[in-house]
Formats: sequence, structure tokens, C-alpha cells
Amino acid sequence: MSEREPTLRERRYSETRRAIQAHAVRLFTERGYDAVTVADVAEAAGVSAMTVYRHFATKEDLVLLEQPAELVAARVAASPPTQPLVRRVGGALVDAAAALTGGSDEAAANERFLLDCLRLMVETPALRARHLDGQYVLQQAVVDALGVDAASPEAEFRARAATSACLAVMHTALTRWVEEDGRTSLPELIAHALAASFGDDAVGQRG
Amino acid sequence: MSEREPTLRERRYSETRRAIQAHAVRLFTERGYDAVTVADVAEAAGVSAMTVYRHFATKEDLVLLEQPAELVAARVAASPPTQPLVRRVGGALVDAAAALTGGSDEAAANERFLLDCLRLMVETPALRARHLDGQYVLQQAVVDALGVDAASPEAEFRARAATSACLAVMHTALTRWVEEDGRTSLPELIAHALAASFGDDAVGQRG
DNA sequence: CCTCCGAATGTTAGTCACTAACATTGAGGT
DNA sequence: ACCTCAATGTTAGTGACTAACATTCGGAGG
Repeated sequence: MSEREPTLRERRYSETRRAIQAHAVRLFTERGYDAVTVADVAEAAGVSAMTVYRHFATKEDLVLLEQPAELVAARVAASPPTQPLVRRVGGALVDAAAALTGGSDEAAANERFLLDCLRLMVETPALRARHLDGQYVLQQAVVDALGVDAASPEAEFRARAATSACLAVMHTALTRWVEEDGRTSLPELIAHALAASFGDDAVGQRG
Repeated sequence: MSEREPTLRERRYSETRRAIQAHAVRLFTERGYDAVTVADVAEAAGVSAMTVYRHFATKEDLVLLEQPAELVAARVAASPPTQPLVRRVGGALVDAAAALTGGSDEAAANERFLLDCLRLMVETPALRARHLDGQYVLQQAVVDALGVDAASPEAEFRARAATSACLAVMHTALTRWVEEDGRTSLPELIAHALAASFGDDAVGQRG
């Protein structure tokens, strides 16, 4: 449908944004997050500091990646409500990770950039904190997608508990993935981490 | 043993620290974290802004509570290594929470202050992020206390996954505890959240 | 082709968290 | 009574971030 091709101004806008982020991640990786100022990033990207803030709300957002909340939520919503909560959520996370890192050719091209961002997020306390907090958005999306009885605080509490556990496990897998520099398949790592936490039977084989 | 009674200078130091933190939490609760500057806190406490930073590394640390890592680690280390990881860690968390909120009379007196701090931590994004990141310290302490084979990255990965899941569940319980303004017993909430995530049989009855 | 609108960017002048360096005061041991 | 040094104050910075206003230029309409 409405796939209007981007105008020149829009292309320049996106390109500026991309350039700023690319230079930021490169500089942060080279010199360390704290040793690089926003002014440094702006200069490297050939823009003013103000423009950086127009594209990214905070310095941290230069590295933070948007959490694929819809992707996960859709898979959670499609999972059979009869299964245990952690199996529904865990399965959705494994599937979403497979969709994001596995097939797509474009994903493979960006994998280096993705790993650089994640490495910064894992190693820099400020970024790690923000990333962990960002999972709250994802958590709420998943809890909503689980479709628990909204009138029952008890049921919602159980859903939140199970979801937060699954997301924490995924974060552990992400950390490990970065430590191995992406050598092991991410979905596999998540599945293993889920099995270690919830038992082997809680991680269903897909199909 | 060496229970030398505190000198006047030490008493003043502790009192200054306590006053700063009390005024900070009060002001943050009244006006909101972002609407209160460190200078405001300093003025309320009758000290200079520099003194606030001498007692607390950052503005966030005015609210953050030290995680009782040793308390939890000791209980984890004492748990039978034959049990599943999540049961060992989860049980330790329930016990530690009971020790912290249940018996002690001093704990009951500070419960209002504790709840105020936790409420700020849950509701303020910056504080929530820092608190979540702070659990990394606790996580490492627990993983060490589990005594897994240090030579096996696989075993350590499983321990990290299970521990992070348990801590996330505890955080969910803490959030709920704050939402209920402390009306339900915290250990009970943690136990229920653990059961919802790992199954009822994974939460052993103590004894 | 000209013209005007507005989106993207630049500039300037702030606020506030946080740090470093140096000055001051007073508790506590000699 | 004196000296030491820990606790605090003062001052001058850096850097993240914001608000307000100026500028430029792509693009839509005449």
C-alpha cells in the first residue's frame, strides 16, 4: 500500500541519523563511552551538538536499540493459552530471536553493528542500566499479549513474574552471546538458558 | 569484641548522612525526583552541596539501598547443592526477605522509610534503571555462592541464567509489595512469584 | 520560474549533576 | 596548650541537556 518513496529531505534526515549513530558507536568502542562527549560525536558526524539531540533524546540513546516489542508480543499472543506462562513467553523469545538474527540477509549485514552496540550495553554501567529498564516496556507488552484476566490482580502478578523471569534469562543469553562475539546462535543460547532456569521440559521444541 | 563506642565526630558524620538522606527522600516524595536539585537537598539538610556528594556518590544514591548481598549469598551457600538451582536461589531470597522485614523491631521502624525509597525506585525511571543494574552485584555474589564448577563456562552460564531469573522474579514481587504499600508479607509475595514462574514444586517449604 | 512555508539545522544562553583544588574549622590525641 | 587531620565549605570548572530564536533550503503551489 502507501509505500510512497522517501523524498530527498527524508533521505537526508535518515542518513544524518544513521551517520551520527555510526560515528557514536565507533567512537565509544574506540575510546570508551565516558571518554567521548556528545560534542565529539557531533563533530565526527559533521553536525552541531544540537542536531544530535534532535535525533537522539539522550547520549545513551545513541547506543540503545529499540526492543522488538511487537515482534515478541505477536508471537506470545499466538501461543496456545493452555501452555504454562514461561513456555509461552520463552518460546516467543526464541522465535523472535531466530527471526531477528537468523534468516534475513539485511540482519547479517548489521550483525557487526548490533554486536558492537550490545557489547557497549553490557560493559557500560549506564547503558546496561538503561537497557534493563527498557525491558519494562517489553514486559508490559508481553503481559498484555498473554491476555490474562485483567480483573484479577493475582493473575496479572503471576504473568508479570513469569515474564520478568523470561526476560532476565534472555538478557543473560544476550550477555553470553556478546561474550562469544556472536559465534553461537542466539536462539540456541536463549533456549539453553530457559532450560537451565525452568527445566528442559519447559522449553518446547517448535513446530 | 572491638565494639568501641563511636566518637563525637563519628556520630556527627553518621547523623549528617542520615539527615541528608531523610530530607532527600522526603523532598523527592513530595515534589518528584527530577523537580528536586541536589542543592535543594543540601539546603534542607543544612549543609553545602559538596557535603552531599561527600556522603553519596550520585543523586541516585540518595535513594538506592545497598543490596544485602552477603545475607543472600550466605543462605545460597548453605543450601543443599543437590537441589535445583532456582530452588536454592529462590529459597535463599525468601529467607533473606523474611530476615529483613519480619522479625527485627528496628526493621519495623524503618519500614516506612524503606517503602518510600522503594516507591521512588519503582516509579522513577532513572532510579529503577540503577536499581536493576545494582542487582548485577547481587547476581555475581549468588553465582559465586552457588559454587558451580568455575572451569565450566556451561555450568556458570546455567547458574547465571537461573539466578537472573530468580532476581527478576524478586523484583516483580518487590514492585507488587510497594503497590500494596507493604500490606502483604514480602516473603510470601516472593514465594508466590517464584511458584508462578518455576512451578509450585520448585518453591520448597522451609525446614 | 518564482515564491512562500516549514522542516532540519545552527547559535546562544542557560540549568544542573558532578569533579578538582584549595581554604577553614574543630575534635581528639599528645 | 598544641598539632593533626577528618569533615566541611568555597570556587571554578566540565559536560549532559533544554529553551528560544535565527537560518537555510527542499518542495509544494501559483
